[in-house]
Amino acid sequence: MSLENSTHRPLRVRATMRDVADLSGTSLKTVSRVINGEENVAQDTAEKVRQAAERLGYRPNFSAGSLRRSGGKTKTIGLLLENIANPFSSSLHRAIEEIARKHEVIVLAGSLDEDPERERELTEAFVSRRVDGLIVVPAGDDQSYLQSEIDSGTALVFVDRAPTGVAADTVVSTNAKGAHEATMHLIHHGHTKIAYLGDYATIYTGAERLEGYKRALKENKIAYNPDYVLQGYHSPEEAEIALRALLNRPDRPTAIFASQNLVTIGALRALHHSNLQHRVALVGFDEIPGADLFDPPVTLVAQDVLAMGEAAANLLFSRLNGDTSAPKHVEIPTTLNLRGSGEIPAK
Amino acid sequence: MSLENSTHRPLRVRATMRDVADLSGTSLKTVSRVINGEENVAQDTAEKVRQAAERLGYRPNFSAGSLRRSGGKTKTIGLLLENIANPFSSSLHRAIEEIARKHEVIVLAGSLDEDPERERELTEAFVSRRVDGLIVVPAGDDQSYLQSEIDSGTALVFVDRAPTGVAADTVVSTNAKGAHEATMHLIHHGHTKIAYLGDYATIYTGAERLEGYKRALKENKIAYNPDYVLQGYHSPEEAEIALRALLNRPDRPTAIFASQNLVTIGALRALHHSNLQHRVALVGFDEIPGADLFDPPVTLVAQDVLAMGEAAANLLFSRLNGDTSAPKHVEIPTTLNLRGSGEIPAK
DNA sequence: TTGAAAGCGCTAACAC
DNA sequence: GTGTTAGCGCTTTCAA
Repeated sequence: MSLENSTHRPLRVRATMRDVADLSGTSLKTVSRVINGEENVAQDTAEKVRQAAERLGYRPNFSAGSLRRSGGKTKTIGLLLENIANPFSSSLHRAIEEIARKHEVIVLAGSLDEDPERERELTEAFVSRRVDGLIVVPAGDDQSYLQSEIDSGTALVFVDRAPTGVAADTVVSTNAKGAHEATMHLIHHGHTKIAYLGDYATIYTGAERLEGYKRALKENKIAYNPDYVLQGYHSPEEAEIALRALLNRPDRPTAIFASQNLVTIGALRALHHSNLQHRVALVGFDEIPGADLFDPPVTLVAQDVLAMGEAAANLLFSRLNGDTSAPKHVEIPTTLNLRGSGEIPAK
Repeated sequence: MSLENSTHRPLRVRATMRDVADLSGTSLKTVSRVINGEENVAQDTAEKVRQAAERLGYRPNFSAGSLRRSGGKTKTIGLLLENIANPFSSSLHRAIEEIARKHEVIVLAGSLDEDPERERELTEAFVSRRVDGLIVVPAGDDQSYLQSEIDSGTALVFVDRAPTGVAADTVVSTNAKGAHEATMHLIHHGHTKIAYLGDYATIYTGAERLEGYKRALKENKIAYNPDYVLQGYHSPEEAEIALRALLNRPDRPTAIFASQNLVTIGALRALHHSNLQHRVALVGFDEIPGADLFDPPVTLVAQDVLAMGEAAANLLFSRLNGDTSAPKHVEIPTTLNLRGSGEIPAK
């Protein structure tokens, strides 16, 4: 255990293959062969090289190799998420990481926070590092700028939200269907005054889910009431405030469909604040860890995040392996998990 | 909107500075100057270069530049987490990302899953890409292999868990203190039969928290009962099964200290299953999103994950900016958030 | 203000 | 089996 030089001052500059070659009395190319486990190196030559590498603390510079290597792969992909800290994003990240790992590929990740400019900046930062591919949850409403990256050979897959202005593999949940099912569920429990609580209206998933909600109302001849449709809330706090106001009105809704995980949390807080959590029904979209332990347990439309991440990553890697077929659009089914909050009857 | 070539077949290989120089009728070096925004380039020359770059869809290869650039920074750091999908890890990740972003640095991240071998593999993968620095939540019990990376100039900061066998900047929570406070809190509510439910016993944070728990018992002359100390559970499911068994015993505890977020979820499920959630007290370590909405609301020791991530990242960047002072050890205070589950009295 | 030449650390191609 | 040479895309150095 050597703790002497712990001051972060480089003792020496990193050793290169040249250094290893000199120390082992071989050539650069021989070192390269040993490091890369190629055939046709004598046992003892290889051993000498390995010892020299060990002594110098040699670490191959993979990036330098990528420059010349045929194919030029960096074995690195980039992942653009809405917000790394959101459970949906981080679960997606994890699922993608698992597949990447099987391919010995590592993952760059970043948060976009619904900012189209950030989307372009991060894309550029990743492309500058020559990622082999990009998996994107788009923030802006125009991804046409990515066409030139596809043309240049960077694989591209969209996940969670369909892109605009570019055709590429896309993996999404059955958003409209899931929202339709959730709304139908509330209707079947006697509700007609059903509020919709959503994130920014411009987000793909929000629009799809609102569509499903509207269709369910229509199919049941329930008039669409714009006063019950609250959109533009990106945090639990914002959603809570908005819903509190609605709950204070005399014609308050008897049920709520919350179209996203953070918004669901906010909605639950608003209900608790007014002590209505056992009287107003709620179904949310997207799972929340421990939802079975809430008061009341929360009925949610679960997305199969694992399947989404795996599908996106597998599509990306099949492109990287040469698949040039037409862009694929994959829909991953959602599941309605009944737990209590969604089964509260009207009146 | 051009969707013609959407088949992921590279139309052309990526343009290089050489290509831009040829198209614009200038030299490589002039293009380099324009791309990097250097002085001393004639207005119209710069304009010609920019147009050529645009037409070719030129993207600088930052990695190639790093090879020759003095300092050789890749503006990339690596982050080794326990599990990217765990809310603690992803919040830490997010906090670090924010600081990195200010420095125009991007983040590679990976999950270790408590696997020491994975720790070394990922470190190697990141070092091979020549990250400027590494922020590590160590999984194994020996980080001495990282000394050579420090020596070679890679900045290194540990977070959440102190390393073994190497001295480097470290940021941790006040684990023992927080656990002590939690246990004291239960004792003050009349409990003497307090169970400890923990993750793998070998994990740094677990050991620290168990220490705090034990100290509180000792200070209050409560005999330490090994039957009440359940360790080795890494998922809610495992923790739930273990606690269920304990709750079925005649001498079951009247209070539980759960030392980690997933374990807390498992403990809550066990309590709910036996319908004891309002009779057995529980305090958990680490926040859980929506804990205020649980039944009952869950009293938790909150870690200041944002502060931890910021401190770790700031330490890393100050090293990258040349700070060679002795390794720093930072402790971030925890807060006990009283919400209900921890205030259930004994009997 | 511009450019030619060298070289970063590595792999490819081709000798021997 | 092993080594030499060129060159990946870029920055540095130095000259014009």
